[in-house]
Amino acid sequence: MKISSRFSVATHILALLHLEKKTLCTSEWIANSVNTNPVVIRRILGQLKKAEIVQVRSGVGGSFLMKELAEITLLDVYHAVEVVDEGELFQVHEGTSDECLVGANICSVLSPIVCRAQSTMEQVLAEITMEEVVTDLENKLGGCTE
Amino acid sequence: MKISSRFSVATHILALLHLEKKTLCTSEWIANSVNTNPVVIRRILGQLKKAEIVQVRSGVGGSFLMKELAEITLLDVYHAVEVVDEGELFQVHEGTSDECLVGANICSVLSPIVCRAQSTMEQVLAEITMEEVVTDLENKLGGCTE
DNA sequence: TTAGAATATAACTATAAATATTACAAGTAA
DNA sequence: TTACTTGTAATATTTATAGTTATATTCTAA
Repeated sequence: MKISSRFSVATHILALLHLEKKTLCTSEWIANSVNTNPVVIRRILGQLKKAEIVQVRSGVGGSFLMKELAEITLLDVYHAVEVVDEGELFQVHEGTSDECLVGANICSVLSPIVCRAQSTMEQVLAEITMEEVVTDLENKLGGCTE
Repeated sequence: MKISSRFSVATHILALLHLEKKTLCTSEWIANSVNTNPVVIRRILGQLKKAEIVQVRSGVGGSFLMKELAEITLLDVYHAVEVVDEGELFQVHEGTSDECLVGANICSVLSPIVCRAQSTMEQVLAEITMEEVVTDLENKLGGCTE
């Protein structure tokens, strides 16, 4: 089980939009950097637009950040692309026997535990902004924007 | 995207094995409480056996805990049933363009971040033992083992 | 030692999600 | 109008999960 790469692709896109302001960032151009199909990029851009993180210009093309990097947390991105539903990182089996102490109550005992595990993980993402991601990228050597 | 219910089913099984020591816990009997197929239970029991958490008696049938509840953390169970691979909760897209600062480095920037998020989540599971789960179950009203 | 019951495991099916792709309508500016 | 783009539906492929059937093996008690 893995969380969809939509999340990492979305951060990739946002970093590009910031670093390539001089370029017309069309879905095809972004797709080339990400190495996927332009439609995949357009779908993710659609979700980022819905979350009011980017603006997409139809007709002419190109996408643009609507917020400062420091105002976009990785949790915002994660929520925007809907890779994991609220309180649903863990699937807890249902339909258990209610004639049994364990079957009747296991769900209500486990649910708060796994929700806490999920929230704790998401809190890590909430504490990192796109600004840090881009700074990390810039600290790497080489690349096309040297 | 959800983490497989193998994890919650495994905790269900372990709680049953502890609370139903007087019963011969066959895969069919357990499957009835969980509300699934006996083969599904046997597959999970096989993983718990491999992790040396339970002992399964072939021929006669029945399974038994090999450790005290307090010695079994939820992280042990989670690892036993292999619901998420080490450092692979998040899928980070690969094959990106290495002619671009972002494409060339996004993976190495994001990987440590998502690994940290995963580890933090798993740490929550590491701090809860099956003893707490069973205590919570016993604190619920009703059931077949009153 | 054999019959009965259980486990171990392979094989198959069904379902769902992710990803890639094609196709086409609609928007926009030169 | 033309050329290019976005938005989105439809389809195909892959992968994981979960359920099921079937069969070989294991063990005990009669």
